[in-house]
Amino acid sequence: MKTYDFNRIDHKWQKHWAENQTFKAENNSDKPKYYVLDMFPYPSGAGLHVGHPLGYIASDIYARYKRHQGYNVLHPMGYDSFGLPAEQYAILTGQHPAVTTEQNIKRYREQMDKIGFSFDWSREVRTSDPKFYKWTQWIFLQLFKSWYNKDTDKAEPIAELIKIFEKEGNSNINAACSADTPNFTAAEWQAMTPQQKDTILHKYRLTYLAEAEVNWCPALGTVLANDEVVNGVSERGGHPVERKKMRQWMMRITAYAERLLNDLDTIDWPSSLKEIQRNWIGKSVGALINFKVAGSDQSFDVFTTRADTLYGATFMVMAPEHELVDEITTNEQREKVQAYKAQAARKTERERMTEVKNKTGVFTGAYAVHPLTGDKIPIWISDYVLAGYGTGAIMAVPSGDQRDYEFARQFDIPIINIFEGNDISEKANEDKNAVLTNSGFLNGLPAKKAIPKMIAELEKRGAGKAEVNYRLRDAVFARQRYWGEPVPIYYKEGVAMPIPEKYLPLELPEVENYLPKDGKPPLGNAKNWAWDEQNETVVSNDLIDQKTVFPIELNTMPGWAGSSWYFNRYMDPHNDTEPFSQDAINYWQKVDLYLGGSEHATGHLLYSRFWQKFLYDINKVPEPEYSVKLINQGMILGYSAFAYRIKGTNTFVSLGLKDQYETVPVHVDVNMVDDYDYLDIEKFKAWRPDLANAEFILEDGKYKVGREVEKMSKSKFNVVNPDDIIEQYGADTLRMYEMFLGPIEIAKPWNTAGLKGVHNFLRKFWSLFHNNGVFDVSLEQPTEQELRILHKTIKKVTEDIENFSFNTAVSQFMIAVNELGKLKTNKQQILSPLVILLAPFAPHLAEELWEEMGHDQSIAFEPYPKYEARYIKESTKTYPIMVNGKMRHKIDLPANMDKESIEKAVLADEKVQSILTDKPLKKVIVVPGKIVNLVV
RNA sequence: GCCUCGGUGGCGGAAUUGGUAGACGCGCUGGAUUCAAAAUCCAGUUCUGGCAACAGAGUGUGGGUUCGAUUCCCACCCGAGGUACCA
Repeated sequence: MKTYDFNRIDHKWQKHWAENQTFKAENNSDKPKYYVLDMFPYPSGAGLHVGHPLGYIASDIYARYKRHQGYNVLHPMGYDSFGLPAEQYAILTGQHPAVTTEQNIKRYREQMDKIGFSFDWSREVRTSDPKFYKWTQWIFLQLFKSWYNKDTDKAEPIAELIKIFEKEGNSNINAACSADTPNFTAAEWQAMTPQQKDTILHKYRLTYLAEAEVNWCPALGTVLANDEVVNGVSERGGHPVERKKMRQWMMRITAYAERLLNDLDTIDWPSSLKEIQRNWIGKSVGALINFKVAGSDQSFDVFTTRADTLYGATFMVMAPEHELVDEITTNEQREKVQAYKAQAARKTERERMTEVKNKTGVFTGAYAVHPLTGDKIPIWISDYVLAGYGTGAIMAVPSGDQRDYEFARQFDIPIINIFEGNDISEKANEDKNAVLTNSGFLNGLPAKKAIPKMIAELEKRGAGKAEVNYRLRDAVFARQRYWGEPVPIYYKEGVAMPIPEKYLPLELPEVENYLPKDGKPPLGNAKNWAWDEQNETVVSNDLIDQKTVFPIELNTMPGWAGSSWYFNRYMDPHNDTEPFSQDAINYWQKVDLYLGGSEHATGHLLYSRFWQKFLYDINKVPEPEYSVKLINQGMILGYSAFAYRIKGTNTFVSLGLKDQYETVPVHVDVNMVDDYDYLDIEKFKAWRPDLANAEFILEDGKYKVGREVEKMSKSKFNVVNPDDIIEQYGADTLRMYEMFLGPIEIAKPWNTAGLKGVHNFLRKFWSLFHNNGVFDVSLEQPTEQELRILHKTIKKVTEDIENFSFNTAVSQFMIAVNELGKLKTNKQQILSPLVILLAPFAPHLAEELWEEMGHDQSIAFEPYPKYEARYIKESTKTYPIMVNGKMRHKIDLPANMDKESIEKAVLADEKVQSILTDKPLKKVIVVPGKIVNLVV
């Protein structure tokens, strides 16, 4: 063998690791544990592109590094294998989603294996595997059987709640429950029918059925969560989305809002990501104020963060959907109000958003009574007040709120100025430091002092109280889809009943057609989808008799169900009697390092925290947060290429000349463009039939393409396949290059230009061990200089790994190889620790060299080398001599010199004296070990 | 609008608590090797002036603190992400 034969080395060691199960983790060990987790992928049909493995490579380096450091490392991988694309493909082709999913997983696995990850594949999980979703369903049922007790601040069994209802009704219960929960006594509870009781219980359950306004996507035939809707269209496919009321399964995540918010302070996540979650939870502290309707015994609450501005309230506004609107509207105004309500209902969210500038609204004819002054205040309706936030009604203070100000101006409603020295002719004053006036007992106070005083006054009068509001909404937990976890519920006389836990998993039935039918979800097509209560089994729909056999829920769970707890399953993936054993969870505890994209900030990363807290409440997991350290990897973007077609022709004009014509940019496959942006015209012509006769206007005899950075995607023809890079340069080059590209957290375009540099490094590294292609490592004693290089590299690389600064770690390796290359070092005492150091980054090459050095064990568990401080300290130090902060000169001095000696030595220097001849010296600043600054 | 993060050569990107700005790689220039090319090796490469020594400028813009600022403070400009009539 004459050269660094990366293809042979890659195959050899990948096979070796698989056959020897090198990376299998045990659930007990004398070593300390470390859990490195990646966000598992959805296996799409397109396969992996170079962007996907970025995070996997980084986490793999860290996992391997921790193994060298003597940890028992858990580094698993699996698949989030339920999802929409497989189902849509099934609708088009009739191919069962399980089949395509299996194929895609196979391809993903092949691609991942080629990169040489140290995953423990014996722990692989798939969310679509019945053995896995058995426990997703189980958790669903635990949530269904629980309610949230605000007094103990945790989830508790619903059976206990029922006992309380039977004894004393619900007046003493402090629960996180639905807003429309009625009050009842024990007697009233006992008198209720099973259906009535069921309805009440759903207002307390943590998964519950409710009539809710949802995002309905007609094109997809399903509801979508808020975070699956982007700019009014569906995230997948970009179809229009409308608001619709439907009876839905919901998750009471709002019960955990406060804990989800507070515990952000306990976890080491990127600040931007925490900020996104804080905003999403959207806590606002304020007050609830009760207004009576004049001439009626009705009243309603408003939520405000500025209770201090109550004296400035000159009108009230309700959302058009507010339940009291019809009741309070006077006969004279009824027609106008009805028309406005109808108009508002027709408007889409998007239209509402675009009409922000002009406030619209209608007077109801009714008046509210000011709780302090007793004044009559007109009640209006307007769509700038949202039904879904707060109480759906506000007190409008035009002098203190810009939106109220605009509304008042629009409809000529009086404005009372309540701030000292304030000009209300132009806009409202939203400054919290403004001092109140015209506000009775609050005059002379700023908001900070006035708010608590006002709340105290309202409480005294029974007209209000302090209140905390959250923007966070309960999550819709049902999709009208086939390819998802079945909801383990059947309906007995209209009451939702859990399928007994011992029967789980409730397996997804076969259907002939994956499309919704007659307004029913796809599971409505299943022939065997009824629950036989007596025999405790699923039977044919034909047997439904409403006495012992009942219909099963047709909705399936949303995509985020399985991913909300999968990280715990890896700890004990084959357990058939519980989701994971207490032994396993007590050993692994939680994820030590989690790597994934920030796009999941308001989805997976919030829901999974919620489920973890619930599992913590029911004593299933020992930690309220499952991942204390999280790193976001940035996306690798595509570097799209464009050719410019002259409008209406089949002629393409080169980039530099395109402005002389009217052109349309056309995406060109990046694989037809070289590193200098020149297009391979022959390949381009052969690309598609319609291009075979294309003409070209060239510059300098070549066709130059335009470039733009975009998301990597098939449709933009900018996808780079990792397999191709591996084929050409080897897995280790791909791994190191992806790390070298830049910090892992930031988004960066893929650019093959730098690949060569990394590849050269690996070849040079290989060359240190070989002479004319023959292995040649000497046992000679290393020199001081060689030891210096080694120990400096150990120190820097180790620090870089600990800081997840993998790009600079790669640089350190390059420096070391250049320096050692110049010295022609081939000494074992230097190279041996260096190979271990490199092993996390380039494991294939490291294993090969390790074996060549005569070891018969894998390098993966070799103790990580330690640096010795004595080789790092320099005996002399080059001091930069600054004059007024600017570098002018350098002087070599012994490293351990004290301040006075340094000053003396510097001032004695000839060059320094020549600099100082024309300027008088004012002051000398000496920082030992660093710098000398002369002030003149 | 609000919140968060960022802005450094031709490019990707380095710079402990304020202390030699531009590490490392790409690209480019010159040289060695070669019949030639590829590959490899060596040297140079922030900008301006100069053969050079060297001098001046320089981390988005403008100020400030400091002996000294990419780093700290203030104001502004630009970009990315999040969010939006949230009371």
